[in-house]
Amino acid sequence: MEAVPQAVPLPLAFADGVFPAGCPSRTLLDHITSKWGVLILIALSEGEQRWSDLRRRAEGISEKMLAQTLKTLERDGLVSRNAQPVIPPRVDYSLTERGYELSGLLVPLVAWAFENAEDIINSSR
Amino acid sequence: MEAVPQAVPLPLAFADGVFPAGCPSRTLLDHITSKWGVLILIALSEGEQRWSDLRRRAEGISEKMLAQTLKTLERDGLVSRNAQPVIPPRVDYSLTERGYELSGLLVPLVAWAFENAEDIINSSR
DNA sequence: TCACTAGCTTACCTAAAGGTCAGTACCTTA
DNA sequence: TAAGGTACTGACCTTTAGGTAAGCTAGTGA
Repeated sequence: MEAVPQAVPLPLAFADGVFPAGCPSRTLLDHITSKWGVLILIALSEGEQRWSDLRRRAEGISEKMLAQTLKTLERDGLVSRNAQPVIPPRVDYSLTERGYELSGLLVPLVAWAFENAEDIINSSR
Repeated sequence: MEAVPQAVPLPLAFADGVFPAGCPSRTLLDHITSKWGVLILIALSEGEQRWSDLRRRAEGISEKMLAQTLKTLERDGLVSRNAQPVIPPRVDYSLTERGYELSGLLVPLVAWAFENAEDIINSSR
């Protein structure tokens, strides 16, 4: 495991101090990178899905956390909710334009994690 | 806030179920997307830095969390630690090759968050 | 002799994230 | 008549992430 001397250029905005402590980006980043936030965004990057689909796809999520996470992402304007007044209820969730912008950056990251995870986690203990 | 009908193609690997619950990628993702993990990786993407530099750049981090986060990232082979046997001690941290690979994906994400955060967080309450 | 440095570790505690389970509304199917 | 599906909410409890503060090491400068 050798150190490598190159550096990825950083946006000047956070060249010093990464970014300040009370900064809104910290909050947004917390929403996006929360345990279930990532998974929901990734799942939705494939297109509109129902509540029950999301429950299955984000394996292990509780209904409480699904509701909470979706609400946060909706408030942030990343996810849009479409409820149809039918019985039994049917609610579809999808990414907004902004959500797709984000998922375009998130998918490669998660894909990388997926590809490297076994190697990394198993060899690190 | 309109829904948009396009979809980002997902790696087939997690086309179904995003990825399984006990999967190593969940663990790795937790390390990477932890509150301080992201910031440390971003800070190091600019190049080697000392302990005390990192403390300053990741504004608000406690010594305990800095140590813990660095250890995790080191165990995962993303960060390398170079301690010089001098007094007072001097320890440099840098990204490994794998760490740079990752930070190349992480930086655009964080930059996006930085650019959109104010807009999103302020208008969502 | 004392304080001061940098890079930690440890013990203790709090706050927040998250889990479990029960309940609800309304209709359909067995 | 009873059970089941769907999309939730709320109460309550546990687990974990993270904060605070003190201590340690081994030298150097005052």
